[in-house]
Amino acid sequence: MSPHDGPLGESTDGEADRPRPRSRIQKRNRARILDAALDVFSAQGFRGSTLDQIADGAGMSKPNVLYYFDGKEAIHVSLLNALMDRWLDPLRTLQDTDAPLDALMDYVHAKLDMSFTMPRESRLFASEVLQGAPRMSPHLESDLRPLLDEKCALIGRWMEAGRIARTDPRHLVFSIWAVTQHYADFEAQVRVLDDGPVRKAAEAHVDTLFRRLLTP
Amino acid sequence: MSPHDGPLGESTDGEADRPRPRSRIQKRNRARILDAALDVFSAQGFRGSTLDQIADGAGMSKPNVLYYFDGKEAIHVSLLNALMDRWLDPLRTLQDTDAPLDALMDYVHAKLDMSFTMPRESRLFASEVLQGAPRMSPHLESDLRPLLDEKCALIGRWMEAGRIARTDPRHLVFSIWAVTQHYADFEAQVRVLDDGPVRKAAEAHVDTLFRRLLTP
DNA sequence: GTGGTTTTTTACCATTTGGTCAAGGCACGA
DNA sequence: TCGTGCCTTGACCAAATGGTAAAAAACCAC
Repeated sequence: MSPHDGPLGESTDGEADRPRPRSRIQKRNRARILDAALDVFSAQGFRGSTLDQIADGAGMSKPNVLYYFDGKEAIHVSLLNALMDRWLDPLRTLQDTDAPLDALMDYVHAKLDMSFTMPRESRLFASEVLQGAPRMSPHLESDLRPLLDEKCALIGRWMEAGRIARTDPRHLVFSIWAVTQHYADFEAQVRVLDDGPVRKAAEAHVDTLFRRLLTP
Repeated sequence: MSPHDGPLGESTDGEADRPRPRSRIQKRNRARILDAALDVFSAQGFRGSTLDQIADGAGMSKPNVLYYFDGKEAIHVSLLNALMDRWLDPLRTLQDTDAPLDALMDYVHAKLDMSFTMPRESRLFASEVLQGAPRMSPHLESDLRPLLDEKCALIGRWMEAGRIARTDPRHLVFSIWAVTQHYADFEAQVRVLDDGPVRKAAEAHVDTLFRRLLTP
């Protein structure tokens, strides 16, 4: 029986990421496949990627990949599910505090750090959204949307209290995402246009940009 | 003879965009194909797009598409060439002036306007860069890079003269691109997360963001 | 070791895809 | 109106692609 199937051979849940007993080999090979798939999907999008490329990258045969995952789409969905969690984490940790400006700047730096640390994940996300988020709008609706609403309300309260400067909270977050993820998503362009120490310069500039915006 | 071939049936130049005599029909059909291809390529990337989709979108048969263009790649290259011109235009018009802040804010608004007016073009560009800019790094090197260097020098002089606030000129431009193009490239996400009048709010926020950054 | 289970591979299939070809349709100047 | 040459298409092809079947190989508890 293939390890991606449920006990009844058919999972009611779409992907069934619930932990089923997995041998060491299964864990290792699923991880290998997901890592290779992240390379491929983030670089070419879902439709542009092939199982052969993923199998090659994972160092195994195509049928063996399909032994561990239900198909191309299942791999993609699995990646996206895992990604959403880690991706929203920094926003989740944004809490009410006595130093709202510091909290927001921490968020900015955390997002920028992720762009340099996990560029493939950023590009996978960007690729999916760029193509209309066909496999992710449910996630965006059910996970990101309420989280963003909550944090925007919080930011709005900070602004009303005069603790940070006023601007549109929602579009503030959009611009934080845009500027930080740019370094991962447009890395190919940045590399051509900037020979210098990109990360250092980015950190300084991004800090300046949002600090000047938000300082009351 | 097919209209994309040079006089010798083989163009030395890669795509040969030099104007060859084209009939009304040729102009109309090439335009139709390019428009359909823009839809498809911007939504699915190069590898994920098919000639059939383009032919369907253009309302003609696949062999007819190949009568007008040398192949899938030639269509893509043709789109990219046309795009680079229009895309760099706002940056080209950034000139030395007595009111540098206004000039930069004009640039910001021009870029933002393009995102809302030509979202497909923005996504085509993003898609290409996201995938490592395999067909565009020559353009970036030869066209964009020198243009950016020149404009960064100009911005740097404005900063040294104290006419605008100091920050890294190169990364200032990066952040302008990032924030403005975000509304086109991540439109699917923005739509889910913001029910309001996106464009109005974006214009106001982006204006605030960069005005606060640059005001001395 | 042995037997059953898990893992891997070889061979294969149907569909899609980029592209070709030769023939038919059509426009338009003489 | 007639023929020449531009335009269009149906039929086709080879390669790529997602996926399957079944047997071989590796593994592991006993």
